[in-house]
Amino acid sequence: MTRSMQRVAEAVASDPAACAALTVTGLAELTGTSEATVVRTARLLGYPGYRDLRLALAGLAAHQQSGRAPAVTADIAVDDPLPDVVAKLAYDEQQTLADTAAGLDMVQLSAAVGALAGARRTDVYGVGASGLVAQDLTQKLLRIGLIAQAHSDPHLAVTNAVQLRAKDVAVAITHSGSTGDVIEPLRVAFDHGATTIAITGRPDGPVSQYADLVLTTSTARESELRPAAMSSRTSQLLVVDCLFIGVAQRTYESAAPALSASYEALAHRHRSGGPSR
Amino acid sequence: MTRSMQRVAEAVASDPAACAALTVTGLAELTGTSEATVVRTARLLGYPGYRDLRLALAGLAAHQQSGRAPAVTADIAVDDPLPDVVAKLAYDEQQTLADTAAGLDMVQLSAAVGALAGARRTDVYGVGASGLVAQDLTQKLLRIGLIAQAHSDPHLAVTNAVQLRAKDVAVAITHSGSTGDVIEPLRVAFDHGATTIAITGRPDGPVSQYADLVLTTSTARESELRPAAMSSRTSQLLVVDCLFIGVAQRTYESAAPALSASYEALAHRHRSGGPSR
DNA sequence: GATGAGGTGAAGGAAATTTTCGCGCGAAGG
DNA sequence: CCTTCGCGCGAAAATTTCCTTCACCTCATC
Repeated sequence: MTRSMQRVAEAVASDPAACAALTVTGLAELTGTSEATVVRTARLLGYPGYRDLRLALAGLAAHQQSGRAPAVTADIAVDDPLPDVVAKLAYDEQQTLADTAAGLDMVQLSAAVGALAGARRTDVYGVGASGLVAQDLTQKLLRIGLIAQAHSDPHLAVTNAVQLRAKDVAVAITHSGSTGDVIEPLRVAFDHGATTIAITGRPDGPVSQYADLVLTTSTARESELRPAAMSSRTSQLLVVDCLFIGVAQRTYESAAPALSASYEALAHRHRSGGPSR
Repeated sequence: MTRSMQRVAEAVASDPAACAALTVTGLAELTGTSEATVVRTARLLGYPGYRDLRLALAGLAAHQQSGRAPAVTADIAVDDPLPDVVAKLAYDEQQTLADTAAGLDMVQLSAAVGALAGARRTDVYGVGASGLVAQDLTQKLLRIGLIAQAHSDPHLAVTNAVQLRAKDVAVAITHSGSTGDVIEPLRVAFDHGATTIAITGRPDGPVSQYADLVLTTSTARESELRPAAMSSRTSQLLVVDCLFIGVAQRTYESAAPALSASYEALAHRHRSGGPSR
């Protein structure tokens, strides 16, 4: 890519919306080049001509705008009106989901699914906010007929971890990657030959030391009003959901009946007075 | 708007993407009209000319497409490869978040925030998957120095609900809106004069009967492999987050120190060996 | 310093868009 | 029933925008 072309490409990249409003001549003037160069650049970018680049730009601009609009300012302030808070939160969590999905290592995930699907039993460790995620994973696994248990009590967790052996799986969930109460039972499980999985936002943290498989969650920025627990939870839950679906797929034969069985069992707990289901 | 113009407008409305790819002449031919009519229609729609309408159309198309693209097929199938599962899940949850944010009644939310911020104590009821959300809300409220408790045991919940009175708040979380185990304690709380809040996907369900305030979560479609619990949880958590931030804002004076205090207290639970924080 | 291989822009040609203008259809009035 | 008028409509001209060609200029290489 030549110098003039770079200038054009730069202008296009830096402000697609503005460029979409410009004609070839306009963009050429803006970048101090000629119309020919603009067209050449468009070609280089993979479009048949400037017209199409312009259309694509309009689309891109619409995208960005839609993405930005709710995040007027990225951070939530103390004096934000409630509608803004809702919009920002929703946007942030969406972003977190996208980041997490993009950053997930499919190989590790696949291996983790395989381990869980074939496990004799599974222990899940998590304390604090991650404890809820641990429970969520456990609930899900139980629903498809697997044997799983969540531990938030570090002592009991270690006591149980001692029982694990090969073919068993231990999962540690910690955002910081350095929560001692979670690392300890994972270490014990690791030492006893179980397959160990870490779900953490810091794949380079101490927890990974004892993890055969590491699933990375997104480490979105936090702010005073928005502690890390919030976005890490969203991210962790997505990973858990992925694990669950993956395992359910692999064990479909047994998972499907188990799912409907648990569903049936709950039906009578819902008052008949309400709208069906 | 004249007949020919209607035809053009219709074509544009029914398939923006296709029209964006068309030239004036093309669109005129497609709609069986003339170029002049197309331009006139564009003017009528508020654009200076067809060129600008087309750009707008491209933007619109990009929007729509972005909504669709990742959802290659909306449902997760048993034989979906893992990367697809991840993408679909992330997309679905993002969609759920957007729906929830869009559907939240700000008046109700604002009132709920006010009630929570001024509550003497808060009880939260939830069983099953919603139980985790209830715990999440409780954890958050506790972190900013409020008195809150989650109940998943229906008997204990009712026993506790009896203690509630005016100025107290009871929150029921149920996706179906008809979970007896959650409705019952809410009813008791309601009868004792507490402010009752329901977080449910069925605002017309029985639970709303005893709720002063109803916060509606999104009721995304579920599928065999993706039980309702999954998307309802995402939605519920967003509502909880909104409540939390709202309350934290209103009680900022006391919430801020409480937040940092709880943070400090946890610091030593993280091994120093890892990367900081 | 000569030579050649691109990068670059000016100008002309093609295609798009916009405007103009007149035709024809239907409604209202004689 | 006929005339007249208004107006929607489209063909074609006018204009703008976009694309192509070609000649010039720059810079690296020998």
